[in-house]
Amino acid sequence: MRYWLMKSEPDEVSIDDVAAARNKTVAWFGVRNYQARNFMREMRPGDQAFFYHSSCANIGIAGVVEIVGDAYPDATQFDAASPYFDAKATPATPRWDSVDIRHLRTTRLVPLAELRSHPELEGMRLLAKGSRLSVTPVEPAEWRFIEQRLLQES
DNA sequence: GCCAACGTTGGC
DNA sequence: GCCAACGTTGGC
Repeated sequence: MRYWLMKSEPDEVSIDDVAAARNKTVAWFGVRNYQARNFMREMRPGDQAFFYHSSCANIGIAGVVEIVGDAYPDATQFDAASPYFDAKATPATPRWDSVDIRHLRTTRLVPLAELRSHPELEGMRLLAKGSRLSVTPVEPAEWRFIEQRLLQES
């Protein structure tokens, strides 16, 4: 099983929105970057991800979610009324994928600046200069450090 | 709102 | 296939 970090703008989908889905799952969609899409295609059911709030007042890790299924074509790419519409994508030749997630827990918010302050995390893909990917892999050692050292105090 | 960094497009 | 121009992301 692998670990990931998924960004979301809480104005659109927050960790509370994922939690409110209760036993149900939430579709993660709208990714329009090939590198991020390829990471989504590597995801498998049972993988876990930090749910990260971006482009908002309180930026950082806000919770933990589980991947519940393999990637599948993102329906919004075919919807001309959607901001995520892609004229070059067709159902026969889809370009973009969604993945379903489920809420595991809401944590205290671990700010981006706090992540940056720990030398143990300096290799994190999220923290790389200029990194903008909405989905990035998290190394097991990084995952454990965050889980055990930063999230225990929630 | 600014701007650095990155990805994509398209002319050649 | 190069690369300049443009658009987007996302932290500050």
